[in-house]
Amino acid sequence: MTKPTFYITTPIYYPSDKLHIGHAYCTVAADAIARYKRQTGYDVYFLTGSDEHGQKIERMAQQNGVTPQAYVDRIVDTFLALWKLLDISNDGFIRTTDDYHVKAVQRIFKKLYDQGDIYKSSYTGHYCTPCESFWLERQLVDGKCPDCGRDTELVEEESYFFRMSKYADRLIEHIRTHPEFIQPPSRANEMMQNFLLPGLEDLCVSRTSFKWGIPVDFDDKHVVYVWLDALSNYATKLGWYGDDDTLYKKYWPADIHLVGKEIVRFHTIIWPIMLMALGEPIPKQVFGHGWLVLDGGKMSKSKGNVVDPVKLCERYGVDAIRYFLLREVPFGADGIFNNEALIYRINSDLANDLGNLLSRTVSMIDKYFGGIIPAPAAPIAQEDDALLALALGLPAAVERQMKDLKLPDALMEIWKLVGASNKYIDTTAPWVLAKDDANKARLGTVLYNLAECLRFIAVHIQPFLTTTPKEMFAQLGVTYAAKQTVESLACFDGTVPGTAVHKGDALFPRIDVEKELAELAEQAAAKQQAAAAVEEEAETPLPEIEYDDFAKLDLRLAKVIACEEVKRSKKLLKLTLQVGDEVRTVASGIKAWYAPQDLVGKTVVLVANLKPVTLCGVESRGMILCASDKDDINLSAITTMAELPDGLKVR
RNA sequence: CGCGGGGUGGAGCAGUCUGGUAGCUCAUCGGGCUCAUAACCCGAAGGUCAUGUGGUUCAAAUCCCAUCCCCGCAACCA
Repeated sequence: MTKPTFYITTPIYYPSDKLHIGHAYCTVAADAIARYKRQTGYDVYFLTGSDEHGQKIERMAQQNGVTPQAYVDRIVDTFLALWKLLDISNDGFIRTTDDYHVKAVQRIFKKLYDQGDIYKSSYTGHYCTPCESFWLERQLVDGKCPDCGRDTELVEEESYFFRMSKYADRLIEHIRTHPEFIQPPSRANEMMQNFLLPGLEDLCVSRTSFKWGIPVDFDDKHVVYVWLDALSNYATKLGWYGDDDTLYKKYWPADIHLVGKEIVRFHTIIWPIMLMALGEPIPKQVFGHGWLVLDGGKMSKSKGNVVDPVKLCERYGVDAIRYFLLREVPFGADGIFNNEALIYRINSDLANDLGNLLSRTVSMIDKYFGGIIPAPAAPIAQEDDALLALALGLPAAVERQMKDLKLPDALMEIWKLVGASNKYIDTTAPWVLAKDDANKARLGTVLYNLAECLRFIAVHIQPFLTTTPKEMFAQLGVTYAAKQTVESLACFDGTVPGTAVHKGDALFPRIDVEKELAELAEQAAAKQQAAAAVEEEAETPLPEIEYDDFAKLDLRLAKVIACEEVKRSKKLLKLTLQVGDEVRTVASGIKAWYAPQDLVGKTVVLVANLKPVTLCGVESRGMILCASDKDDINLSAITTMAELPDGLKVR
């Protein structure tokens, strides 16, 4: 009998920098699912990889004085090292620079072009010659290139477009009739309301502004733009549009694309439409997982709080980190990452509950039976029934949670047996039984049951933790592979009496919370200082200017005569200013620091000859000067020491 | 009125669809035990379930309405 197949993917990550704990989370989750499916009888293919093209890589390589390929090679090596460290069991790793992928994408592009779903058109944009970049009107800063600040020119760029609109109705219908397609369901709502129902625009799928991409082979001015290239990976790795599509025939369509919530849109709209256009089945499910949010806000280098998974693994061990990631973030929602939560989790679940259970059980077998697992007496006492029932029901309980990808809930089910076993020790009190030889048989039964429960637990945690179950089997003397499978859990008799146990080190040493937190705080402070120092260095002084340059600024005193919030904006205040005879309106992003009434009557400094722009529907003519610290924690508008009439020139 | 999610004991969450004794984990306090990693087991305290002492109902955390606040996305810091 052939096994059913199961194909799961993670996103392919962008090698512009090292991966952080969020990437690790997604990949570990996919790994646990893949391992679980293998364990329960599926023929699994688990894919991850790297998305290596694009302008950003091209630039970073240039800055580092290496070729883009050399640049990504180096970073992709760190990806591979991290997945190895985290014991990720992926079956394939795709790089979008891989030869077969490049060829396949070119064939796909050509096919879509030939059948009329990709067409050539042009759009007008603002071109910055030195940067070789196109910008949309709204991306410009003061009408200038947002990157270098120089003038741009209005030009037409020709480009290839993908006719998304043609397939929108089919996709809407699919989403409506397949509620499982986008998970969790709130994401499906979001996609419908925000993108599908308002109407899809055709997607620009080629660029001429940079070279680091897959060339369009029939028009080599163009390279294929990110999504067509990146999304295809899930199928090209299996040989789709390649030389040998055996794997594709076997595994496609994917059972799950596990993705971050920020890219659900691309995976549930662009990718299915591409597949529809090519007449292929679309993935069965796209699951948008949540994020690990730091309680100090978002990760940022200047805060010195970037969470590096490698450091965490070194400090706490790979299984502890895997456990935390899988246990802490609820199904589809965001989870909070902080050191306290991590340490508490490790201590309570892993050290106190699981590790200690193994330790006390093995110790008692050592102490009361010379390290040899005793035979259980028949019949089993009534007080054992609940424990046995819980153990025997565990496979089904875990399956119930796993089928909905509720990894934390699956772990909780397993931990119910951990808890019940600890309680069982208390109820049966082996140390009391040991005092009287008449109770020897009962004592043996109790310890046998505990050893068997631990075997059940070890088997079940194999998809989630990787070294811990091996260590548990070793200590319990479970050497036969056949006793480490879910099939061996059909009866409560897999542990072989007469087997020697091997007391080992604590599975998870308990962490001294106070000491640990103090140490971490110290490290963080040092890191932050270092980051600040680097930042300061990096802040290069601006070049000297002529007085004439300064004289170009028309700075004026202005009196705020009215002020209100701008609707639809989180940041903007709309200021009405009296500047001599003139009244003008300025929008300023200072809502977070000032209430409108705080400003009315104040005299501020206005840059009067700044080119006007429209912000959130408000025409802003000029800007007012404010001073703020680096992270904009403190901000103050600049005002005058003495009362002076508005309209005066500032110089 | 842009779209979506959320506000439940000190912390993090479940319960809301399908109204009917408010539950879980951690932390706190008290007790038990001594096999074990100062771990384990039992018990207790602690919540008018954001607000309107709003509506429906015999009955509302749950359904309806209004308001406030938080977080994503979109727009955006001139």
